[in-house]
Amino acid sequence: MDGASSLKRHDSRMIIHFDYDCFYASVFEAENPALKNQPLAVQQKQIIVTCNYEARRRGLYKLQLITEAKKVCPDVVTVLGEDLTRFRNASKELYSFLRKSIWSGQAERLGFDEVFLDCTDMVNYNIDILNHNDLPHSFFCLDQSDPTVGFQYDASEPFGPTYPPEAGAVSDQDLQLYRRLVLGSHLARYLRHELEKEKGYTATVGISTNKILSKLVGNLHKPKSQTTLVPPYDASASSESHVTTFMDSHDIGSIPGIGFKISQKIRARILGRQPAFDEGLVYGGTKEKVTVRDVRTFVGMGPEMLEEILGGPGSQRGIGGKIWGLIQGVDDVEVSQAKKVPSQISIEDSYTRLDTLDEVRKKLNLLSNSLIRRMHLDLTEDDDDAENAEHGILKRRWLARPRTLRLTTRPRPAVNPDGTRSRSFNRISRSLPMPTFAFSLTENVHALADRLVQDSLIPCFRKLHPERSGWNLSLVNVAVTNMAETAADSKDSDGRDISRMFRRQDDVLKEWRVVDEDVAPHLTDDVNDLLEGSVDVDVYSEATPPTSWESDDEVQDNMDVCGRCGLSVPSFALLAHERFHQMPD
DNA sequence: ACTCCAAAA
DNA sequence: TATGTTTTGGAGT
Repeated sequence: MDGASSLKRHDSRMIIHFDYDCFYASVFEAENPALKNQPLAVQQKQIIVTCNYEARRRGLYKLQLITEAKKVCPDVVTVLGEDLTRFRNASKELYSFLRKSIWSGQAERLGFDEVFLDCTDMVNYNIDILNHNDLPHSFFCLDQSDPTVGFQYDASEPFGPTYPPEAGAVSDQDLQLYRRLVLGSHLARYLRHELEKEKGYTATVGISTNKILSKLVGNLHKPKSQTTLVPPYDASASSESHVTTFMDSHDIGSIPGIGFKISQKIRARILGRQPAFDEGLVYGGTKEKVTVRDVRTFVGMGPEMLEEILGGPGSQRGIGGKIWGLIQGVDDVEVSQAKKVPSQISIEDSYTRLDTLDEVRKKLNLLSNSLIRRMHLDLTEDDDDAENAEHGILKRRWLARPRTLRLTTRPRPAVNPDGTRSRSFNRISRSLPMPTFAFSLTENVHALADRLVQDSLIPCFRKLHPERSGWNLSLVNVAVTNMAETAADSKDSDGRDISRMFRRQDDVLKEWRVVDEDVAPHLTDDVNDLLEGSVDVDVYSEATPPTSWESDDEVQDNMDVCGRCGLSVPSFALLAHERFHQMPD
């Protein structure tokens, strides 16, 4: 199979990409509207991570050094943005607003300020109810169970700018896709306006049929605007594909999924030499610029050649074919379903000098405190179960518990023989099973953090840096990963809440408990707790290997995994668990 | 499971 | 990777 024939377009989806305008700056402006009229820059350490459009008008830009920014624009208002809490909170709020505005649940966050929405179902539904005799007075229905909920729109043309700007006649071949994109563009307009009206944030939006195209096309008109990539998406005898012309115009390194390493390898092949330093387009101009078109039309280019350029140990399998698709706007990756818990939480800070164990301990303490707070924020929810909400006290319950704790550092590289300091960004890490005491919801956070540092992180640090001195760290990161969802939150494929049903079948299980006391008496109380939704003992977590620094845990063994639902259950309860599966609703 | 790397914001 | 912080996903072991 050759390259061209292995590429097939799938343009039946409707993907809308949201990018909130200068997000960090907008969060501060939302808190303090007086800032809107002034050039505003958000600072982390020595750089500006974002600035508002007033600041951009005066020559400031992202990732600019503070010193330079002050020179260019002395009256810039600078705010510190190293604590990400407010950004994370705003991001979550906007995200859930968008997610609940669509039907599919396919809403994927990328960083704090971008969201992909799969609106295929909404658009298809509204295509079907179109009155083709009066397209300019159409009604976009937003609720299948209530035909009065929605907005009026003109379905005869797209809303807002398109790529290319001047649309030619639409061929019969392209008519279906065109109409769906028209509807997508009006839905995008509606969602943007709702976001601004309800939440006060503006966004820039792209509308197309997959993630890469909607994301890239959105960049054409910013801020507070949107762009729709209109057909033809396929080349034909009469016209070239708009997708190809659009993708061709990009620098190879500006394609999402093609980062620094991959773009440098590709540039080297196209130029026939090592490309000069980094991006080439900021300073260099035309000399180092390698466009998608340069790559696509290079003699012999195809998935095989890309595989040869990019393949090898450490690289993704099938990388050639993947990149070959990307540069032509082919991307069949689904917009992922909303996730209830993150797969990792990490906290880090960078330092100019960190070379004593005492200082390290202090920093680890700060990091651990925020880490535990983050775990509570993101991994627990209110336990509104009637059986637990005694005396009006709202308890929290773990949605998921991380099984792994990881410590990462970035050692400052030693000075070279010639005295130069070679900059390194290499990190090293060690991980270890998460100690279970960290899941206590009753103990005070400071105490937990102290214990985490003392019992886990310091021993781990010694493994990472066995030398008692000589090191100097430029960064420390503490992370929890490997989330195990707790039973309380797990839903089976039918959406039934397993733990709730467990509780309902309490009486069925009672007889088993009596029998079981002979087998595993020390487990009984924990199982009772489990059945009542208690939060403090983790009967469901997988067995962790015993380690020297972690002693006090006896509830880990004798577990089995149910072949039906994958849940871990105590071995003695497996039969009862299987019986539960057979019970009628 | 553990460690590192690449990429993204 | 000019610069910062956090998250995801993949590969090799």
